[in-house]
This record gives sequence, C-alpha cells and structure tokens, in this order.
Amino acid sequence: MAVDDPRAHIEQALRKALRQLVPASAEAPLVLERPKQAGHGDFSSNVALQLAKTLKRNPRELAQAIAACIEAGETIEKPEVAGPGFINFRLRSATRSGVVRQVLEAGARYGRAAGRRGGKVQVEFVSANPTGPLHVGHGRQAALGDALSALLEAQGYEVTREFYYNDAGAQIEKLARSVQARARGLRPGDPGWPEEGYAGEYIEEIARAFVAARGELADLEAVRRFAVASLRREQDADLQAFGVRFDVYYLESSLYTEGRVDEVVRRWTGNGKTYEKDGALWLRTTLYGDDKDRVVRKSDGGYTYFVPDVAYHVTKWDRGFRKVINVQGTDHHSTITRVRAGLQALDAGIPPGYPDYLLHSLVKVMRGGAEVKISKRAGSYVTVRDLIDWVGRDAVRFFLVSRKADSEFVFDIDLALQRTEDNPVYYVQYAHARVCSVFAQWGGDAACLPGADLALLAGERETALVRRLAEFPETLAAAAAELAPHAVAFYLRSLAGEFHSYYNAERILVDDEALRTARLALCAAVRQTLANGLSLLGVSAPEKM
RNA sequence: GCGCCCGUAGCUCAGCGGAUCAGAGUAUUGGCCUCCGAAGCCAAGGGUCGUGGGUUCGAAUCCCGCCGGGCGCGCCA
Repeated sequence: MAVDDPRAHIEQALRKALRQLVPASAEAPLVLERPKQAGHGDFSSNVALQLAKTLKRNPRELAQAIAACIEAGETIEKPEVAGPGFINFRLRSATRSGVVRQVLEAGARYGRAAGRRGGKVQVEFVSANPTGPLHVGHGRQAALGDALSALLEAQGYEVTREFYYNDAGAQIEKLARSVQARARGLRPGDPGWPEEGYAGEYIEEIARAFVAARGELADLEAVRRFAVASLRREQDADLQAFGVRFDVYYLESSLYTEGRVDEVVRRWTGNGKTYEKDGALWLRTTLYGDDKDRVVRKSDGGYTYFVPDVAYHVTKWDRGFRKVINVQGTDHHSTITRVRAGLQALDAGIPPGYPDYLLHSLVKVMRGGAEVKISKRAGSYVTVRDLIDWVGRDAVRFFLVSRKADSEFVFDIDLALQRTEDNPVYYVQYAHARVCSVFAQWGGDAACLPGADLALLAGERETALVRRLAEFPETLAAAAAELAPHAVAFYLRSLAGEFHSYYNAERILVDDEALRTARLALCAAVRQTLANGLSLLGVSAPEKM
C-alpha cells in the first residue's frame, strides 16, 4: 500500500540522503515544489542548488550524489537530476492517484487543514457608512472579505466577520440634513441645500417615506434615525442577496457612550504620549513611524476621527482577537500607520504589526466606453444591487474575487450584460454540472467508488487531473496565508479546464467495469473539489445549468 | 514635492522572498457533436514582461534611476 502523504515521504528520503552525504548541512530547510511542467515530475527540490554555495561544490554533481542515495520504491520512482541541479521526483501512479480516495473520504472537508487550531480571528470588511446604498467597491470588499474568512476557517481559525457601522459623526449629520432638505422640496444645488449634501435619488425616496410616515421634519434627530434605519435595511438586504453574513455589527456610537474614546485619550495622556499645541491635543505618533504627530482633540473640543478608530481596535484586542484583518480600499492606506501608532502608544502590549490589512484597489466601472464615476457624493454610481441584477450573484462574486486585491479592477458593464456566458464562473460551474450529468447517466451506486483500482488512472490527462487535485490543500493554505483569495479562483479555473480536456478526450462510462469505476471515482473527486472551492468563494455549484 | 501601489499578448489579468515558463482567458483564424451536456475540446498566430543601469552562474521576479498610471499626504470622516 502506498503512503498517503507522498510529500512527507520524499522529505524523509531527502533528509536521510543529506545526513549520509553532507552531515554538516543535513538539517538545511527543504522546499519541495510542484514543477510547473509535467515533464519534471510531481515534486522538485532545489536543495543541491542551495547547498552548493556553502559546500563549494558543483550543484549538479551534488544533486546527482543526493539522487543516487535515494532508491526507487513503491511510493516513488528513482529521482532524476535536471537543469542546473534540480532533483525531480516522480510518484508511482498508484501513489499519485491515491488522492482520489482521500478526496472521497474527506468529502466537504477536503482541502481543509485537519486538526489545526488557528485561534480566534476577526475579519472586518465592508463597514460602509449608512449614508447610501453599497457600491461596487463595497461589493469587491464583501467578496474578498467573505472568501478570506472562509479560507481562514478552512485553516482552522475561528473567524468572526464584523461590520463597523459609523453611525455617528459628520457624514450622518449630512445625511440627515440632506433628507430633511429634500423633504422640504429642495433639490441639490438649490439655495439652502446643505453643504456637500447627498444628491442620490435614494435621498428623495427616504424623504418621501419619512413624510408618508408622518415624521416631524423639524426634528433632525428623528430624520437621522429614520434615514439610518432605512439605509441599514437596504444595505443588509443587498448583503443578503450577495450571500454575505456578518457575525457582529459594531456601532461607532457605542464607543462614545461606553466611554471607550475618553479612555483611550486618558491612557495616552497618562503615558506621556501627548502634548498641547495651538489649543489642540496631539499624539506623538512619530514615535511609532508616522511622519508627523496627529491631532487627537481639536481646538473646538471634539475628537478627530482616528481616536474612535483606535478605541475600536482596542475592543478587538480586548475581545481576544490576536489576529485581525481589516479589508479596506487602498485610499485608506495612510490610516494604517496612524492606527497602529495609536495602539502602540497605549503601551498595552499590542504588537506593532497589529492589525493586518488587506487593501484593495478601487473598482472602475466602464459603460458605453466611458467610466462611470464612483462617488457617494455625486450620487451616480453603480451599486452592488445593480451588478447582481445584471449578471447574477455567482458571476459577481466570482468575478470580483478573481483578481489580485491590489490590482485596479475594470468592470465592464456592457461586457457583463451582453456576454454573461463569457464569465469564467460558468466555465467552472459547467465542469461541476457535467460531472453530475455523467453520474445521472450512469445511475450506479456511488458506494463502490472508494474501492476503485486507482492505479488505472495513469493516462496523461488523468495524471494532470490527479496532480491538480493533490494541490488543492496547499493552494488553500497559501491563499489564506497570503490573504489572496484570487488564488482559489485561478485554481478552480485550472481544475475545470483539465477536467473539460479529459472529458473530451476520454469516455468515462466505458464498458470495462474496473476502468469505469476508477474514472467515476476520479470524476467524483473532481466534483467534490470544485464544490469545495466554489463554496469558499460563496458561489453555488449547480447540478444543472 | 513626499509616501504606498501598479505598468506582462489587441483587451482583461496570473506568475514576482532568483534557477524548471513567456502563461491563462478573451478576441482573431482553422478543425471537432449518429457517441457521457459544444456554456465544451483541439490547433495556429500574437509580447525585447514600461525603460535604462546594477547584483548573480542565472532576473518578469531582487536593488537604484527614469517614464507612465492609481491612491493618499487636514484641528474632514
């Protein structure tokens, strides 16, 4: 019986060879890579290249010496030396295809880091002000944040998804005044229209609803409550339609009412980290890498926004989150240094790199060859709801998470509208539906699949598929560690592509029972892996399309 | 001006703590359904990896300069 973990097997063999040959360097770190080219085997080690310099030996000869120490067995073939000194390992086909059985046994758990405890993690994302509907930038954040959360859960973390609601402050004040003015019949730009008021149509809708509910227009506080409640409802409905749920909604106003903002300032001052200048209170953030000190309390007595921001992060720490990831737009990157500095200045033992950030570039929406400007204040922007209505939730989620977070995103509405079938999500979903269709056609009992003779899966395309399946767990681990959910989308694209090729080249439901069973087992493993990956991205895995 | 990020095929983008990548999709062109779903497959053309240096046995990948683009540089949030 071949081993279940070929990587560990090869590492052991390699380590043993090193101890024999170069005892002094035998404990050097071993990195086994997956060669990109199929001809280079299943695993590759560059250890000879790494050691060549310190040992002052020819890398290729060293590699050959190491390879000569490793014998072929039932798990691997005899390793080969290639290029400047790589040692390439090729698995026996039964070893390689053993992953099929692992997938079938693990089911929905395949790809997850079994038995690992990562501790508590909080992922904060979206955190939109309740001053308007969610725009496509929020959509990107929702897709990224939710996928990242799922990835971290798969790595054994206990994840809390959190939405920080700014329900206090000037933006909300502006919202209330805008609604009030609108209800009084004013339009944006009219004399008496509030400074930088919100001009979107939703303001008028809220104003009409407020009047219809017989609200007292002169009561600005009542208008504020009504407008905030109304927009929160709308945002919640949009998020629900997007398939994103939050565990905690944290209200900024509670930081004030619970005295947490004052407490932060007291501690800074008590630690001697503040000073008075020009009638304001300043924090010495330059002690922690900021390029200038920051105002804490303005000369008018109010706090600057970053104080509640720090107070909020203190609650994260106090709630026991030692790992926190904030998903935000790159336009917020300057706040990173400030928030971290504010936390440092508390002398509370919070590490300098706390919290982590996943920053994403803005989404540029193109329509009719022109950019649609995204701006809350302008009021004319594409909303998450628009995107969902146009191309469907699955396509929006997959698309928005298919790109590196820090690359600028061009979302072509016309393309999405006219050619939805070009969206890569359908390609992946189609592979899943195809497998389902094969099984429907077959109509047999899937219980026989785990007993399939997997050594029969030795064809070129079967080898490629099986290798790809084996990469899934490490792909997820890397994506989680690098905060890079897009890697999952690219992986699924590749897996689906290899399945489509296989499907077109080979018939699954052949007459030979043993071969048919083996191929069905492979298909079942592909289906399971596709479903697991899509699930992480919040995308459905349909049986029919 | 300063800081961070980004320049890879016509277009949209992967690859980037060196070596075993010049890559994917799309678009263009040509093939493949009497046979498990053609929303698919196979094949072809298409790029000095912005540019100029540097380090190395080896650079799309690391370092520096320049050019081009994005985002920040408030006693706004």
